[in-house]
Amino acid sequence: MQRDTRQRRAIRRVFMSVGRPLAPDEVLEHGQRIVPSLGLATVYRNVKALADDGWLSQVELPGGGLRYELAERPHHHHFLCRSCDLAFDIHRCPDEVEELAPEGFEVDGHELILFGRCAECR
Amino acid sequence: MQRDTRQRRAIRRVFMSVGRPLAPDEVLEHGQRIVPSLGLATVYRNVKALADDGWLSQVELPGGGLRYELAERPHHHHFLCRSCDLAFDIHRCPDEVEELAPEGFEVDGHELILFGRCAECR
DNA sequence: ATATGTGCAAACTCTTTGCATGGAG
DNA sequence: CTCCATGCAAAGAGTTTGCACATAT
Repeated sequence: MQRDTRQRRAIRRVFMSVGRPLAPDEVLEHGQRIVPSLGLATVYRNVKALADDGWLSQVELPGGGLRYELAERPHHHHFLCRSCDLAFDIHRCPDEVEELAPEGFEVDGHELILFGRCAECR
Repeated sequence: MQRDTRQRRAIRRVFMSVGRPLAPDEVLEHGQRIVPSLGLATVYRNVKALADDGWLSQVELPGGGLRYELAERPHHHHFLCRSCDLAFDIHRCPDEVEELAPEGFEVDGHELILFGRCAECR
């Protein structure tokens, strides 16, 4: 990741303006409003590169592939709408979850996902 | 789901003997030890049918497709090993997690996943 | 001027489906 | 004897990769 291209700027702008985790096809859709020629392979390459750089972080939600979100944000979790499949942030976290693991298991992270219907889809 | 075939019995036996969520390829691998001719398409069709029947439940963990586990079991969560990608059960659950959702969101379920290394992989 | 980044298309992986055959009832 | 279930192979969906061209530096 060395050059500052139109495509990469567009992808960054998309993440900065949308406050939730995005799947590659969502990034493509929003990004093409800025750079219409943007291709899906470029999106995949850039989200991966931005994640390697620590600018994005991977969000491992159920239901297919990885999503990505800005990395700097404070610890939080996600709500996944069963109807529109969009992911939303939840800003509180139950404490001490990582202590639930069995003996001998080494925990280095956790994800809490609530499922249901978002305010739009109800 | 009407007939009791060798293949279906083998798949049931696999789930009854392995106490953790299984992905289709794991079911195939274990099932072929019982019925060597077992095919992957048959596994996919049967886990879906068994889930529709309520005998299996879907486990929506990150990292690819659905996994399945016996449905009857009490509420629990999962530990996903970053090294071997196996899923293990966690038998405790933090209370009141579903109250963390934003206003206006309707929650109908939750999943808590701990990430790390299992006892084998440490 | 140079070499990284892009866009396209092909390759891959995972899952589903169509179809002829096998086997449970 | 029927029809549902199986196995194979082909078709889809999502993601990655190879290559020639474009472009940031």
